[in-house]
Amino acid sequence: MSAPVLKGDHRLPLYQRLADSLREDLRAGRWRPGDRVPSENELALDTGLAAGTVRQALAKLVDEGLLERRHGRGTFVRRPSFDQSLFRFFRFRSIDGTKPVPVSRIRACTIAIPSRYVREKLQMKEEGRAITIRRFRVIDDRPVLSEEIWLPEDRFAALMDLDLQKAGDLLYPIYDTECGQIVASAEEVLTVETADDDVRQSLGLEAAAPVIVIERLARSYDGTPLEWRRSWGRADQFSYHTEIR
Amino acid sequence: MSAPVLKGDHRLPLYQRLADSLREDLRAGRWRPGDRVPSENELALDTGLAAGTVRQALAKLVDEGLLERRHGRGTFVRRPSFDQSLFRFFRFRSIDGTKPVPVSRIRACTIAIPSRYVREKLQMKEEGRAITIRRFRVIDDRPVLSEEIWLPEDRFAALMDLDLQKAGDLLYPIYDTECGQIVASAEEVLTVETADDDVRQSLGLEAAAPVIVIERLARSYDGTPLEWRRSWGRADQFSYHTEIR
DNA sequence: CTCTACTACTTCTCTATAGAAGTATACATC
DNA sequence: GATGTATACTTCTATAGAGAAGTAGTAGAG
Repeated sequence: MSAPVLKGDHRLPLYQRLADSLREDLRAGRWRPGDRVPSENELALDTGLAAGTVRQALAKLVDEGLLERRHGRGTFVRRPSFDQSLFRFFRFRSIDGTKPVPVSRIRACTIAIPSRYVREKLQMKEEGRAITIRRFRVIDDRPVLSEEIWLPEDRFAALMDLDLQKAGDLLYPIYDTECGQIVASAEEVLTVETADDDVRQSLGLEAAAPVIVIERLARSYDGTPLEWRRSWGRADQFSYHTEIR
Repeated sequence: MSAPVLKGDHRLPLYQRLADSLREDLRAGRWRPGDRVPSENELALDTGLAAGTVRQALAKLVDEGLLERRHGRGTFVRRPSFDQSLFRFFRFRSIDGTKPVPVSRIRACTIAIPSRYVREKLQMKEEGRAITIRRFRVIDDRPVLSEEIWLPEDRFAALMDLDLQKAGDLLYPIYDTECGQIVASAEEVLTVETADDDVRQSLGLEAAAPVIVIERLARSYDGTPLEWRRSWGRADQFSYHTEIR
C-alpha cells in the first residue's frame, strides 16, 4: 500500500491536503483562468487516492470560488468577473432598461509618488513610484463614478507606452494582455462620505450630497497586491440587498 | 428493491428530493430551532436510501443555512442570529472596545393603520391593523440607531399587554416567547439618505448629514412576513467589507 | 457534403462498507 | 464523592465500484 504523495500535515484529512496542494498549484500559476485542471480520474491516479476523496477536495475548491465544474466537460479554473461586482450595488440602468457597460473616460495617467496609505496598501518600498489613473465611468453620457487608481510602476510600466484612451473600458483585461498581471481576488470596503468640491463637480451633484466611496484592493493569485482604487458614486443611486438566514 | 418513499418529481436526484422533503418538514414546524433532527442512520432507514445519499442531502441544507452539524452530537436546526447582522455594518464600539449590546429605548408602541407600502410588505388585508413600535438603539448613552417597526396585529396582539420597557433589548426572543412567532429569515435593503429633521434630532446630527437606511422584512419558516422595520443610522459610522473572488 | 451512430472521455448520482473520532451516559473502582 | 472505563450513540473520513448523463470528436452511411 503506497502512501499518498501529498505534502502537508499528515494529521489533516487527505481531501484537505489535496485541496491545499491544488490551491498552491493554482497560486504558482500551474494553470491559468479558463484552463482545465486534471480530471478526477487523473488526480486519483496521480495521488493514489480514491475518486470520492478527490471529488471532495475539488468540491471544496469550487466552494471557495477557485474552480468551476462543467458536467461532461471537466473542471476549470474560474475566471473572476469583477466589473459587474461594483455595479451590483448601484441601480444604474441604461435608458432602454438593460444593464449597461459603463464607458471609461480617462482624465489623466501619470507617474507619481503614492501617499503613505496607498504605499502600504500596495506593500511598496518607500522609494517606489506608482502609476496613477484618474477616470470617469460614464453611462449614457452621464458620469456615474469617479475613480482614482494606483499601480506599482515596476509591474505595470508597459501601460505608459499605451494609449489608454483607445483601449477598452475594462482595465483588468489590459493588465493581463499588456503587463501579464492577472487579478484573481479583491477586497472592497464601502463607506459613505459627503461629497467634496472635486467629486461634487465630477458627478454633477448639489452641495453636501452624500456619496458612496468604494476602496478596492486587487490581488494576484499569490496574494500580492496589484492595484488599489477608490471610487466615488452618487449615493442616491445606491442600494444593497442581502438575505439573512 | 423497495422504491424510496419520497414525494416530488421522480426525475430529480434522490438527495435533492430528500433535501426538499426535509426543508418542507422544517417549514411545517416539525422541529424547532435548536432541535436535533434524525441522525443519518435513522433517515437512511426511514427513506431506504444509502447513508451517503442522506449525507449529501444534509450537506445541502447545511449549505443553505438551515441546519448545523456537530461532530459526535448530531444535526440540529440552526438558530438564526440576527441582531449581530445589522451591526456588522457599523463600526459601533463600546468605550472599552468590546462589541456592545445596544440597549433598546422604546419611544412608543401603539396600534395603527399601516401605510400601503408597509401593508403590502407584510401582505396584510386592507382592513388589517398593525402594531407599530418606535425606538432607539443606544450604546453608552449615545443613540446610534432610530427604528420604526411594524407587526400585523392578529399575530402579535399579546405584545400590547406587555411592558416593553422592562422587556429585554432584543425583540425576536419576545416574539417567540410571548407570541409564538419565530423569525427564520430576513431580507435587508440598504440605502443612503440625507437625514430629515426627525432623524437628525434623534441621532444628534448636524444639518444635511448622510444616514444609512436599512429596511428589513423578517419571515417565519413558512415564508410569511412577520415584521417590517426601517432603521436609520449615522453614515459616518458605517462601513461594509466584502471579498470578491 | 450531411447526418447518424459510435466511442471515449468527463462529471454526477447512488450504493455498500469500514473504521476513525467526538460526545454522552451508565457503571464499576478507588 | 471523584475518577476512570466501557459502551452506545453521533458525525467524519476514506475506499471501491456501478451506472447515468452530458460533451466532443470520429467513422461510416446516405
